[in-house]
Amino acid sequence: MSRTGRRPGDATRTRVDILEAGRAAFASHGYEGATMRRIAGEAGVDSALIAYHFGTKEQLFVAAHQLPISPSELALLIDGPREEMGERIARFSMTMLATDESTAVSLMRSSASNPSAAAMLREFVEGTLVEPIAEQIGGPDSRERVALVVAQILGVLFARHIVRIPELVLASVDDLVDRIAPSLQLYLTEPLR
Amino acid sequence: MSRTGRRPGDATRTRVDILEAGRAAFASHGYEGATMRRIAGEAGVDSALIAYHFGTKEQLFVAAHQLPISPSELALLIDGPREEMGERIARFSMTMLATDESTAVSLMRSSASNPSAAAMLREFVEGTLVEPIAEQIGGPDSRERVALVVAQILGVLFARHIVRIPELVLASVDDLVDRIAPSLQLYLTEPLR
DNA sequence: ACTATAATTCATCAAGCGATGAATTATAGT
DNA sequence: ACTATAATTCATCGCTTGATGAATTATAGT
Repeated sequence: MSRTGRRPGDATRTRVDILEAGRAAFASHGYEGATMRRIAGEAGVDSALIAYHFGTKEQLFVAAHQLPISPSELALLIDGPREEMGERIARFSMTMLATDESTAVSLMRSSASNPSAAAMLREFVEGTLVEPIAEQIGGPDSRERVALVVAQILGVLFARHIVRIPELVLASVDDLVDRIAPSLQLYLTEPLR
Repeated sequence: MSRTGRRPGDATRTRVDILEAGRAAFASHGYEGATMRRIAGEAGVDSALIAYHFGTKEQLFVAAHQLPISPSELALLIDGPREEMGERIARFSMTMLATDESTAVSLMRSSASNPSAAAMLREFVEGTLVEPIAEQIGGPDSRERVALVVAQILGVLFARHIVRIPELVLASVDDLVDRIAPSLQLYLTEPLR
C-alpha cells in the first residue's frame, strides 16, 4: 500500500490535471486566494508536485493562462461586414469568454490584486485585440475606440461574473448580445460630435 | 522619551488617519494585499491600534467604504433632461469615481478576490444606483438597462485604473465623457430592435 | 489629588503561505 | 537484470498574516 513514489501507468494526465485545477482556482479565488495546497488538493496531488512540474506559483499561473484567444477566432471577429462587427464581438465575448472559469475572467480576477497578472491582461488586450482590430478599422483614434470596446466587455464580465449583479446574471446570452452590440458598434463606427 | 502609552493632545486625529490609510491601501492593493501592518505603518501607528479602534480587518474595510455616493449627488444624476442623462452619468463617473483612491476603485479591486467586498459593491449598485435610476426612467426592462450602464462604467474604471490600458490612461476626462455618454444614452433610451 | 478609563505600543500566538531537500516507487534505456 | 531517471509524497523551513493580552501613559471625572 505505497503512498509515496511514482504512480503506475501513463503519466501524461497529471500535468493537465494540475493546469485545470489551477485555472479553476485562479478563476474563482484570484491569484493570492488560489493557494498551492488548494490547487494541489483539487488536482488530487501533493503541492510539491506542482513545483516539480511547473516551478513557482507564478510560472503555473502563466502556464495556465496561455492563449486566451486563438488567431483563427480573432480572424472571425475581424473579417466580415464592418457594420456587423459590434454584433460579432458581442456574441463572441458573451459565449466564449463569459464562463466563470474562462481564462478571461480568471485574468481579470487576479489583475485586481496582482500587478503581474494585470500586465499579462494589458499585454493581451493591447497585442491581441487593440492592435489588430484598430488596424482593420483604421482612423486616427481607432486604438482608443477599440480600447473602449474592450472596456465595455470587461465591464459586463466584471459585473456579471465577479460582482454578480442580478439583472446581468439572469439575462440570457442572446439578450445581452442584442443590447451590447449597438453600443459596441457606436464605438467602432460613429464619428465624434 | 516614552514610546508606549497614550499620546498627549487631542486624539480625534488618529481614527481619521487610519481610515484614510486603509482606504488608500485597499484601493491600491485589494483586500488581501492591504495588510494590517501596512495600513498601520502608513498611518504611523501600531497595528494593534487598528484593532482597538475598529475591531477586525473586515470591520475596518466596511468603515472605510461607507457612502461612496451621497443622496444629493445622486439627485444631480437623476434630475434634469432625460436626453442628457447619459452625459451627466458619464461626467460624474469620470470625475468623481475615477481617481485611483476612490472608494469605487477600491471596492472593485477588493471585490475580485473577496466575496464580502463583492457583496458590498453589489448591494451598493443595486440599492443606490439601479433601484432609483430605474424607477426614474421607467419601463419593464429599466433595471437591466441601468445595470448595463453601470457595467459600462465599471468596465472603463477597471480598464483605466486596474488594467491600465494606455489609450484609456492617457485620455482626458472630457474626451472619455464625450465618447462614453452616447453609449450610455443608448442603453437608457433606445428601444430594442 | 485620586481614580477610572481612554489611547497607545510591545510581545507573542497559532495558522497558513510558498518553497525545498530527502525518501520512495515506477518506468525507460541498455 | 541493472541502472539511471522520472514522478510522486513527506517533512519541514522561514516568513507573513490577523488577532490578542499585558504593560504603559495621558486624559477626564470627581
